[in-house]
Amino acid sequence: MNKKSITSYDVAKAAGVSQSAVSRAFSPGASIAKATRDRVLQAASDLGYQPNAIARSMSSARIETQQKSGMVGVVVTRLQDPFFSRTIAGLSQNIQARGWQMLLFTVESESEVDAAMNSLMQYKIDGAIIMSAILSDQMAETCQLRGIPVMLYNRSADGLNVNSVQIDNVEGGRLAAEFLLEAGHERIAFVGGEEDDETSKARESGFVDRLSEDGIKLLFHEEGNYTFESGREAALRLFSRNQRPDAIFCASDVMALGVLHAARYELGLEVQKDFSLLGFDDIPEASWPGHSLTTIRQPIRRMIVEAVDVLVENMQDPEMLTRRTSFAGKLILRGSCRRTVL
Amino acid sequence: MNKKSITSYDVAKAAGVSQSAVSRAFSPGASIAKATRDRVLQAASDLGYQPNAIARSMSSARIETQQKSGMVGVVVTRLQDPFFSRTIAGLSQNIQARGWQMLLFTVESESEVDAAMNSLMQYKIDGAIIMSAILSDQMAETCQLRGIPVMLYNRSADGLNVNSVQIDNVEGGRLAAEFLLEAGHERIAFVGGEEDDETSKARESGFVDRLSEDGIKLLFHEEGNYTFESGREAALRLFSRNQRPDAIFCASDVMALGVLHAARYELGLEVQKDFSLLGFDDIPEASWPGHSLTTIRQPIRRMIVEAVDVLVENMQDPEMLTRRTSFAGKLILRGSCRRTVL
DNA sequence: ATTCAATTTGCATGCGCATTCAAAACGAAA
DNA sequence: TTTCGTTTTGAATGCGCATGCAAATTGAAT
Repeated sequence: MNKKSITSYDVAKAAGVSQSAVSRAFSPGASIAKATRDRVLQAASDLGYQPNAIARSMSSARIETQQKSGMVGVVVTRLQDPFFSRTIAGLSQNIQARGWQMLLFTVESESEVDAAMNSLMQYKIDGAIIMSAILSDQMAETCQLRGIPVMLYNRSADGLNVNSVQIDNVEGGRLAAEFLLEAGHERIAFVGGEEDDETSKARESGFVDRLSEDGIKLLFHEEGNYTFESGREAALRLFSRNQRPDAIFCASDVMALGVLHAARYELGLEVQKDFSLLGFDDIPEASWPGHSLTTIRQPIRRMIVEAVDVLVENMQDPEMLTRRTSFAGKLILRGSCRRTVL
Repeated sequence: MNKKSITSYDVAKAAGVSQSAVSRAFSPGASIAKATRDRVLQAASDLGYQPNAIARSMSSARIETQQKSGMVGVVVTRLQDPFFSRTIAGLSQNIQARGWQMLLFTVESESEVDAAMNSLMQYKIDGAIIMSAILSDQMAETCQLRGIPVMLYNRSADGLNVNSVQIDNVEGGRLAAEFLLEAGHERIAFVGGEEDDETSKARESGFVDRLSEDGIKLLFHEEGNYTFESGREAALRLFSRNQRPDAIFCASDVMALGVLHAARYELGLEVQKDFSLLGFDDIPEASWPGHSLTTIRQPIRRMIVEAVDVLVENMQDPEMLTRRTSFAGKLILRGSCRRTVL
């Protein structure tokens, strides 16, 4: 079985040049005569030669080369979540467009992030993007020592020296509260993520703060896990109590849709009339006609571009200062909320 | 700036052994005394050493080693689609569990698959999974020559020598037709993918064949592109004609939900009563209370496991015979269809 | 204590490429 | 034609690791 791969030596022989020449032909900006390069490229194409990226990053390991492994590690949780799958799709496209490949690692929980980074680092990734999670101080230090730029997406780490791109969750929460207050709501519930979820906590804190400024206290707090089912169950619990909320703010659209479906189709409630519903993210499903979910939109496209831009810049300039970008959420008005005081 | 990475030589020195010993300590099954291994591992952990996967696959390039690059290339389109993001999430977990990493490449259209494979092959991937697309004969040949096992997911290639895992789309279409016929439908429409989409064509052919066996001719054929929006638009077109369908079969759940939302919330129709709606895939959204979409379920978990199992087997045994697995779809009865003849 | 097989170890080498350095080829000016 | 600066070229080297091979060590059996 002939599975020997074609090396630069094979091409060199075919083109009647040295191996160095072949290497140069494939290195933009290298010192090589046009005629030689053409001859090499022709031979390469005849033989079906492709430079071996592994060997390439191997030899460039010693010097400060532009491209090293050519891979960016991405650590992600909850890939099934529309918000994340959209983000991954966007990141992937942007990373590829910039000439890198994406080495993807999915983890079940935040505690696995460090292990994931260790795995990825064995591949000498040039940089890493971590979604909705943080790394340990120790891991951050390791990355810095190894010169691997890190980008936190949907999270930030105050103490640590790592880049981050995220939405201002506290302000987003405030925005939500503001809107519900203006519409005159008073019996307000919040459906968040698990107890230790930073994102959820931030959204809730902004939300609750703003409410309390108007003297309103949160009526109920329900805990979910960012799935539709958990939103659905939260709704069932919420509406089974004596006192019913007249507005519900959910830490994510998926959970809000869970609430919506439960309320409308299982409890026979009328969204907007019986209670206002507010989500967070603005996933595509939120705008489906039957959902028409009012929500706080994350400027996901811009966030993705920013994340990749900054990471690429940092990969090219290791000395770059840590960059933390915070985007503002925007209220997207749809049918799930009443707009004026009754 | 000290960004020199720790090599096996550093560990060797620290542990007072040779570099070979360090290498052996990290190679399961290598000939090394337990005492030595422990000493090496201790030193390694002290120094924060991790073997360099790149160099590793570099040196093992020459021999028939078990693990080569340790990476599996995955080419995917339409990552935003719930069906695909779920699949990617599952694949990722399974691949990692088997000790491989996933190098992800997203493409916009099927024509980019060959280029994607070329990119991935530069990284000397040990195997590849291609979702919902096929590769050219030439590329298949190249892979075979290079000894890179390929797994087609959601597609198969009769002429080519590549593994595949997919659902029996023709049979799925028949199943759909069967069900609608039993319920006594006669004015039946089909909403598919783009004209040259193989998956859609297969589902439609099975569907139309079964209909014609009962002397029913397809009333309308609408073309979509597997997005919610395209389903929605198809519905608007379908119901704007004089003759209205009494049943609609969509080539994917996402499109079916587009039809559902348009019909119910924009046209004021009552699903099930005014027409039956049938999807394909059984994505989570199909079972949401407000959707209750009857659909043909793909056994996605089993398909994923099978795909990874076969690929891994093939990576370990390059001589393995080409394996093509076809799963049967299952009708999942929900509220969007009437069940008996009126 | 001696022998011999089994186990463990280190040395040396190569994986495929990029790059350094010195030699060669070229080109323009004299 | 000669000279000198410029460009192009090839030989040699190392990136970090795994492994073949031979030397060294161990341990069991005599």
